[in-house]
Amino acid sequence: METVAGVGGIDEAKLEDGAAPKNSSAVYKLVRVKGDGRLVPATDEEVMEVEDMLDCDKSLHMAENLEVDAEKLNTLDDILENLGTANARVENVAPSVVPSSTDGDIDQSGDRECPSPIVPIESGSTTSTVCTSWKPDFSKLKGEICLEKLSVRELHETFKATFGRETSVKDKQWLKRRIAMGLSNSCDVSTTSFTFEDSGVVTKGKKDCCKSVDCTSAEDTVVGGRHDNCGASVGDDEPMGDHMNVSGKILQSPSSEDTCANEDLHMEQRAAKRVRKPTKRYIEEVSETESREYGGKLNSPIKNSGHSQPSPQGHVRPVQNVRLDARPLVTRQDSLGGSGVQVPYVSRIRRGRPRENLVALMELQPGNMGMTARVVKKALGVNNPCPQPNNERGNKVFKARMSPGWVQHPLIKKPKKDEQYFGRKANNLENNMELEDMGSSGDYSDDNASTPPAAIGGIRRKHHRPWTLSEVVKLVEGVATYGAGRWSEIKRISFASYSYRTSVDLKDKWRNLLRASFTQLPAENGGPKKHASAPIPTSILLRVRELADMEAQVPRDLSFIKSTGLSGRRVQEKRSGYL
DNA sequence: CTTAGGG
DNA sequence: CCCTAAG
Repeated sequence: METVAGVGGIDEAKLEDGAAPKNSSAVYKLVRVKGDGRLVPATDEEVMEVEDMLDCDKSLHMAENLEVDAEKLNTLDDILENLGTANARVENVAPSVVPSSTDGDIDQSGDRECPSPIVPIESGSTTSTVCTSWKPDFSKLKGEICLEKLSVRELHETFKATFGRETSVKDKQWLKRRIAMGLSNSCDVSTTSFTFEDSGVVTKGKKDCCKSVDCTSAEDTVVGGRHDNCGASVGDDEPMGDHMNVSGKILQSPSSEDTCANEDLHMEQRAAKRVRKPTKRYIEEVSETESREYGGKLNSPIKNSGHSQPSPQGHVRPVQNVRLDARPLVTRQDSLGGSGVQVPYVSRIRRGRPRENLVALMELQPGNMGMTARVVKKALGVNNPCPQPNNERGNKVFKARMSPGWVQHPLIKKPKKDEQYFGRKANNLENNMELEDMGSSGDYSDDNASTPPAAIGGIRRKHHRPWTLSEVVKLVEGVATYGAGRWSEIKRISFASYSYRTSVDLKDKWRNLLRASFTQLPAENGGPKKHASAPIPTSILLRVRELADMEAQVPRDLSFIKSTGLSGRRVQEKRSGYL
C-alpha cells in the first residue's frame, strides 16, 4: 500500500502520547502516490484509515495508487527469504508468499492476494503490495505492546487489528485484556509494525499495528480455506467437518485467531450488557466485515488466489504443500466453471437471495443442476451425494458461493416467460379470462398462475410478477370482505388459484394500493401523475381508499372476528353491508 | 405460521 | 419483492 518513505521516531512519538493519536501535526509519513510518484504526507491515522479501507474493491484502488519502491521490495524479498520459510505457519498461511524468492513470485502473490475482485491488478505495478510482503514479518517477529499507554481509541484500533473487528466496549481494562489474550492466544497478530526507512525495513515494537493488521488480513485472505471454515462453522456444521480439520491442521494460527475472535465475540456480548439483539442481517454484515478485514473479503481473495475455493482445497489439499495445491485448485475451478474464466467469482454474492435460487434450481432443473450441484459438492467435499434441496446446510454453503456467476446464467437463460416481459399482454389476457371465468378459477388459474410461477418463480426469484388487474380486484374484494390485515384469509380464499402471491405479497400490494389511492387520487384531480406504470383504474383506487377509510374509522375488532371462527363469512356479510 | 414494517 | 421481528 503506502510506502512510508520517511518515518523516524514517529512511532515512538506516537507511542508516547498514545492518548492523542490525532496529533497529526507531529506524526507524518510520506506516502508515495503511484500516479505521479510524488510523496504525500499523511498522518498515521490517515494511513491507517486508508489501510482499513483496503479491503476488496477499495484495496484495488489503493494498490493502484500507491507504489512501493523496487528497492524496498527487494528488501522485503530478502526478509521474506530469511523469515518466510523459517516459519512454517507463515508458509501455510501465505502459500503464495512463501515461494516468493523471486520478485515475480511475489508480484503474483500480491496480485492475487490483493482483494481486487473484478479487476486484476494490471502490471501489478511492479511491486507487490507491501501488504503481502510484510505479512511474514508479522508472524515471525513479535513486538511488545504497551497497552497501558494506549488510549481507548487506540485500544480499539488495536483490538480491531487483532481481532479484525470493531468493538464497542469502552472499558480500557477489558480491551487490554482482550487484546492481550488475543495476542497470546496464538493470535500473534503482529503487534509489531514495520516501517520502511529508506531502503531498510525497521521493525518497531509499537502499537500501530494497522499495517500489520492489514498485512495479516491479506495473508488471511490467501488462506481462503480458513474463512470458509469460519463461515461454515458459523452458519452450519455439516460438510465442512473435514475441511475444518484440514484447515485447522494447516492453518493453525489462523484458525486460532478465529477462535479468538469468536471467543472474543462472546465475551464482548456478555460484557456489553446485552444491548439489543443484533439483527441477523446485522450479524451477517458484521461477519462479512470481519471476513473482509481478516482476509480482504472472501470472494475476491479466494477468487484471486486461484479460487482456493472453500472446501475443495480443504479436503484435497495436502497440508504441507499449500502452494502446490493452489495450482490444482485453479485447474479445478476451470473445470467447474467450464468457462474457465475466473469471472464467476467476481460477481458479488448477493447476500440473502442466493439460497433459494440454488434450492429452487436444484429442484426444478435437476438436470442442469444435477451436474452443477454434484460438481460443486464434489468440489466442496460435501458428503451428501444427493443433490437434494433438502440439504439446506450443504446447499446453503456452496449456494452462496455458486450463485454469483455461473449458476445464475443457466437460470436466467431459460425461464423468463412472456408474462414477465409482456406483463401488459399477459395481464390483458388474464383479465379477460378472469373476468369471463371468474367463477371457474380452476381452469385458467393453473395456466396463469400456477404454471408460470412454478417454472419461473420457482427457479428464479419472484422476479416481479406484475399484478394483474384481476388480482388487484380480488385483493380489494378480499380486503373488503375480510378486512385488511387478514391476508392469510384473503390469500386462501381469493387467491387460492394463485399459488404465488403470498399473504405477504397481498399485504405489500395492499400497502401500495393504499399509497396509490392517496397519492394518485388527488393527482387525478390536478392532473395525471408521472408514471402510470400500473394504471390502476381509479375506480379501484377509489374503492381502496374507501376501504382504507373504513379500516381507519372502524378498526374492526380483530379479536372479535377471530373469535367468530369461521365467521369469516359472517364478518364478510357484515362488511358487505357496509360496502 | 402470520403480521406488520422497513428496506 | 425481500427480510425480519414479533406475536
